[in-house]
Amino acid sequence: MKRTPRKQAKASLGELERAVMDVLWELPDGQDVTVREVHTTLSSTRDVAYTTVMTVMDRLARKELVVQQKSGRAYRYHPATSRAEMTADMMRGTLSTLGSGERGPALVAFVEEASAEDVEALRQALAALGD
Amino acid sequence: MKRTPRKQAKASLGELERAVMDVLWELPDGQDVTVREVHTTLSSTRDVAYTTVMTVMDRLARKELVVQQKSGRAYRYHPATSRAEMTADMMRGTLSTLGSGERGPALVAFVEEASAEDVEALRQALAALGD
DNA sequence: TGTAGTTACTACGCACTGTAGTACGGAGTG
DNA sequence: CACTCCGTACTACAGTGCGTAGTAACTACA
Repeated sequence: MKRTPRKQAKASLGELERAVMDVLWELPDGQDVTVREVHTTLSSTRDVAYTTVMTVMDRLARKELVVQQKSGRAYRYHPATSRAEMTADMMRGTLSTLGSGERGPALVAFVEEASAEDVEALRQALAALGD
Repeated sequence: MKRTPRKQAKASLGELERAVMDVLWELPDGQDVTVREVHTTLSSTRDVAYTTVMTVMDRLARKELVVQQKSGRAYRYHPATSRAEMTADMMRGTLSTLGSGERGPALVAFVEEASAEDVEALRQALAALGD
């Protein structure tokens, strides 16, 4: 199924792709799963074919958002990066491509409209940097 | 050209769409331009047909990323929001859809990998909030 | 050796984007 | 007034990404 490995961290994921990533991100650290397991999990909330899940996971692997490793006859998958990191990456991507040349103002706008919790999280993160 | 107004602030823009927005964002505040003017500007760097620019600008108007107002026979366009605000909006969108439930960690990851300039901009923006 | 579980390959429809042609209507010019 | 120019409205098509899934092929075990 692996054929045209194509590098590139595209911006946004599709609905199903995100759902699959959500399953993978629920895994305890270091754990990995098979397509079968992801399919079973997804089946509780949506009606999707096993092969559909396989296709999506293969695409995620080609995009290098998940890591695919052979284990016996089957492949096992785990996320390439944590949810937090991928989110941060995409935010940085947006800041670079769209906000280019106006990063400062963009960040100011971001902070100004942020929720109180988010502002607090940012303050703490910045404080932690100052160590 | 205006036909099926369709609400929704889709995440990422295409290459040409971004190029058009860039032209619009270069405008002095309160200014607006015609398709002709945008086309002329874009023509210095890329080879694109007048009608192509018109189509793209019409799509941007339908997406409500730009405002289209009749002025005599022609339409004049200006951005719906500033580059900084749109960038911030998209960053928030990413944080919500992808980072959901892990906003704090995502923000921490964002800050940890941010450039010194970005960190400084964030610090100042947060300080300004504290007024 | 047959059967069940997996992967590999292929395909289709839809939406979005880049690209642009054609047709139509208004405005000014000779 | 007829013509031409400009701008808009409408239409179209190819490429790509995603959701969706079927079929073929392989393999390990009963």
